[in-house]
Amino acid sequence: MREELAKNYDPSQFEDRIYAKWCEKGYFAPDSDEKKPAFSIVIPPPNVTGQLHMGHALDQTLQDIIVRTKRMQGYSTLWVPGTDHAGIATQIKVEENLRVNEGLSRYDLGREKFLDRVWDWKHQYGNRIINQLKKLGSSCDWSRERFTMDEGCSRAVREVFVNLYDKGLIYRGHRIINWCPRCLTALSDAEVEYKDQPGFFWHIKYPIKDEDGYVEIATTRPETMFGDTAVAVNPDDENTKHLIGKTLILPIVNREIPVVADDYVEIGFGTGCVKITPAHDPNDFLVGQRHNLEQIKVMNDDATMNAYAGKYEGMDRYACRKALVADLEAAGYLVKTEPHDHNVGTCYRCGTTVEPMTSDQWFVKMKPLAEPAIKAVENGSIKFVPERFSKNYFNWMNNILDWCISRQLWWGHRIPAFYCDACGHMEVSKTDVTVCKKCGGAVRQEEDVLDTWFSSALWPFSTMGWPDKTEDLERYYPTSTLVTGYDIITFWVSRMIFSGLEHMGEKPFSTVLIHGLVRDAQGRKMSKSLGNGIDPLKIIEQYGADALRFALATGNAPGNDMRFSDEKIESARNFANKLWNASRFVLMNLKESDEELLKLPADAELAPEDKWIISSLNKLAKTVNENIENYEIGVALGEIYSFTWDTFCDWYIEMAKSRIFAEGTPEALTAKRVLVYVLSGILKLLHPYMPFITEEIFEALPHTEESVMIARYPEYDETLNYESDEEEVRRIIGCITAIRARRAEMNIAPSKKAKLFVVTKYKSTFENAGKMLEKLASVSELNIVESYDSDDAVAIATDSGNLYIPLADVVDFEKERARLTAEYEKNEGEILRLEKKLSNEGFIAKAPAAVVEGERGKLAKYIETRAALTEALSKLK
RNA sequence: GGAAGGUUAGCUCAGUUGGGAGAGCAUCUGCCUUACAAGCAGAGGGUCACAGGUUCGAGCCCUGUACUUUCCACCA
Repeated sequence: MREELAKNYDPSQFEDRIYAKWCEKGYFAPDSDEKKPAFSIVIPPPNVTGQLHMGHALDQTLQDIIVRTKRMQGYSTLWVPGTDHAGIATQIKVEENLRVNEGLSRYDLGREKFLDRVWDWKHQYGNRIINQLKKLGSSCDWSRERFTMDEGCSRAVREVFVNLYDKGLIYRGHRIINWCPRCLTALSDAEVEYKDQPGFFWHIKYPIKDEDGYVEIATTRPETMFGDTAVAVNPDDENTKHLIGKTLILPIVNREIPVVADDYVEIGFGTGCVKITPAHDPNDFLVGQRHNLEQIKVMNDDATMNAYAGKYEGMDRYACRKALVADLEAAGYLVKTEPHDHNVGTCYRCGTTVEPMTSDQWFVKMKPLAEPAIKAVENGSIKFVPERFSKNYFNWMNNILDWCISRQLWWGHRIPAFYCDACGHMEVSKTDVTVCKKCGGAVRQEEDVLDTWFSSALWPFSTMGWPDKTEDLERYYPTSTLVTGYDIITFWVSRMIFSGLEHMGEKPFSTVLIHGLVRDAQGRKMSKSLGNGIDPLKIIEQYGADALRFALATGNAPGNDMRFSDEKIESARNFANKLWNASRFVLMNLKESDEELLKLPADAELAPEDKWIISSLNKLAKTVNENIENYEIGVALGEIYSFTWDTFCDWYIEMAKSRIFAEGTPEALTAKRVLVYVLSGILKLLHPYMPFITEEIFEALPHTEESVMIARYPEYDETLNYESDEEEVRRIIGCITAIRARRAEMNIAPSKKAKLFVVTKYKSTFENAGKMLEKLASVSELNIVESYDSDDAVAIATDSGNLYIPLADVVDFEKERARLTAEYEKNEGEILRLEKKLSNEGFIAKAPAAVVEGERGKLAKYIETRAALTEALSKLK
């Protein structure tokens, strides 16, 4: 007895069991067969202590679809999983936890003990996200799971750091950087998000030394005044030219500063005079360098004012601003205040307004690294999908500044630089240094750690064992495809590209598949603060992972944002349910042995509808493969969906019923074999998208492969192409649909059967289709006749002939005439249109032959319909 | 300021080299037709934002306009 499927589709009953089976069987590991071509992907590592969100779910789903397809297509497939230590994000969480639970700061614990806590935290939560990825069905090779701070990745980081340092591409310098006063660390340019904020222009008088006059300057940040070391004017500005070389007195501070000429100042904007604060503004910093100005830092690391602010020392920068403006006003230095919206940089992790500050930091010299990375995309060696994102990439890479890589955090890769305080020598080393090479004195290691993205940039090769020459690197590097969101092209994709080229001498991947953001039903970004995030795990619990994957993969073009809604997930679940029930139907009719059912019947035994469905499935395989190749995942899935639901369930199963129910006949066996064949084909094609349900059904069906996961992905096969049978079945479908529509229009209950008389030149088509018409069009008796006197019947004109349904009692002949006439006129319109088109010489001459042929075919059909309509009308009394 | 995207049915979106527009949901009508009411069968509903252009032919290519989203840069 065949095992039956549960009556209701309930994914929670089998998803975990199936995932465990896959793991146990080792299907996720790449095939060791050397002859197979390699296909590899590295996961965008999620934050190690993070939680799965919809963005991950989308990213994972797309990767898994690609990986599973490639695996079934016969590639030796490697998908490397892992997690990112996520420097700031993780440290903030642990610090917060420490503060709330124990009232302690990280400084209370000290570096070593604090790091122990972070590692504890990592061990406690590190598996959570991994388990969540598994819930989605991700077919990663878990035996290769990596972590950006594991031993191997850390070794890669040091290797890279030292290499770059030795080449002069990493340097330590005193530069202006973005400082987050809350996270207490430097940030790279990419980590700053600019946001519009309402603010003010304060116009302030700077008195001129030894003169009565003053210079008016406008600023949005008066509190930086304490760090002013010049005022700049444009040398070509007639209005301010006379000021050059004069000395000004900083109000309140009473410090003297020069007026310098610099064309950074825009003529005509504001007052034409700009206060220069080299230590707190990136542009001013450059002006300062040009004029050898002093850099005066006026704030502490937490953005409170320092001693340079005089009596404002200790105040927060905003409190100081307020007090200072009041004092300036009181002292008569404030000319006016005008509202002004401006863009302020904020920390991408905590949202605090960043403070530009000068600081000693480590940088990567970007220009030499960016050059080959730009070329790799320009010359097509690396391809973005969709292509338009390469512009995004170029924009960033062409204007790139040096990358600030040091962070004043504790959680991360500590920079391998060692200082000797005794002699001032510094050494950068792959291995720990304890004694100074020069003087033999004790050394101390750099306190700073590296930007998280420094290690992420090495991910495609660090996870494969670099700097060792490993078999994995040999076989799977460069990786094939990288799948990620457009929001981290700058953070991650660009840095992997230049890192791969620099350290491996080869690009890290060939294709970058970019996807959009998952938004809520109103189109808003999902965020914690809005509380509109949808938890993928709850969705899985309620609807199943397959439904979630379907909802994320369907109806969406690459690179576009998508909305996630209840309707979408419900419709996905309904599709799963449909497939489930169709499979149940097939299974409950299979009494024969697997061996018997697995044979595909010979051509001679196949009915036209069998050939039609086999042929259609064959064509489906073609379009699915083509679309996957082009990363048109939504299109591919849409094709499978409509084939499964519309073609297979709504047509083929219904067509096959009359034969299936004739238990024991050869026709019944043929129909069942075709059902098994086509359903298996659907399961294979659909498996990458909905792995669980397809596996569950596949196991219940007669099957040869151990799992659908390792079955061969269906491909187009020319020998399964049955054009003439397809044409025949299409005609019958057209007639059934036309009959149904006419009956529905006239409100005839499906239970009321009626005779059907057909006048047609396609006699054999109809002879083959008697049973189908009976079952699907409520036909009680099919008569193929030479002619029919329609005075008591509904006439239906089709391009396959005239159909007559004798229903004298319900027919309103006036209405019938009107309807047929309207139909005739519509048909004439089509004929006219096509005739005009086909008599257009330009069209005949220039359009492709196939298109012209197609139009001729259409015209022929309309002409056949015209004949049928004329006939029907003439017979109508 | 620069760049990219979007504008297609009531809503959310597809539409793959240019050959008279599709889906899901919603709406209306009729059905428990022995897999499925999470279903079946019908139906209605679109000047493809607007204006030009190229072409035998434009939702698709070009130019411009409007509205909208996003990214980058940024003038103190």
